[in-house]
Amino acid sequence: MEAARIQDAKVFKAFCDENRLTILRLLCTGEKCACRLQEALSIGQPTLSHHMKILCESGIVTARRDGKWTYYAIDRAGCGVAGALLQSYTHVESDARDIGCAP
Amino acid sequence: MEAARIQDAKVFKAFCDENRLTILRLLCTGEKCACRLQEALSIGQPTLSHHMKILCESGIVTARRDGKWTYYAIDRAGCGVAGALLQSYTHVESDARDIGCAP
DNA sequence: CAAACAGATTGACAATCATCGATACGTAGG
DNA sequence: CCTACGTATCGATGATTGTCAATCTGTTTG
Repeated sequence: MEAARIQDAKVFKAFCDENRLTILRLLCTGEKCACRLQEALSIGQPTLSHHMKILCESGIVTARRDGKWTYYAIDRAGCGVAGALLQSYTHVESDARDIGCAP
Repeated sequence: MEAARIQDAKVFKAFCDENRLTILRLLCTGEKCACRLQEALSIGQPTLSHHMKILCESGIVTARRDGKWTYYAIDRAGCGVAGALLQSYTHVESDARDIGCAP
């Protein structure tokens, strides 16, 4: 149960960095290779690689190798999982108020 | 534009901690006072207060004071904003492939 | 094969964050 | 008022994370 929460948090962490959000915005028009992403981001190459690893491991993005280049794209299935996860943590089962701590 | 990304990341950060996810799970059955949340979390009182502040500032949770006690509840509107935000960062406009970096 | 290139990995460092003890603030009850 | 209690804030500390320089891996091309 606790381990599951940690895994869930890991998915949300993909969205917790400004540069990763910008990367997702760039990918929403279709897949891009790493070099194109980097030239739009004013960050170093290792840093981009680090961010792409986090995005891939969280399931939000997929990587496709083609020769020397690596193309990244938003993963619809993974994003569906993320959306369902957020939904599951924000839904409200009832409007019943807690009886509270009052005597 | 950059500032907006930072603000968006702040919303997602609310979901990036194991304890905050547990708090949301506790709140999905209705509002709870801080003392009830704390006794379910094995964390100190200042730490709980810190987490509740983050949840409230991200709009996911609202606080209601009643005498000595503070009751927290999931905010439907704020959660709707978060859901829409995640949707906006994960939707794909087209399946067009990038022409890539190949010559 | 050798050189060039794209990207991943490693190690180090700075910034951010979760946590706690101590303390301050506000309310309820004597 | 004064005390007790619930909660918020402050300051410090340890853990996590973003970043970069250096290096390594794999691929294309001469």
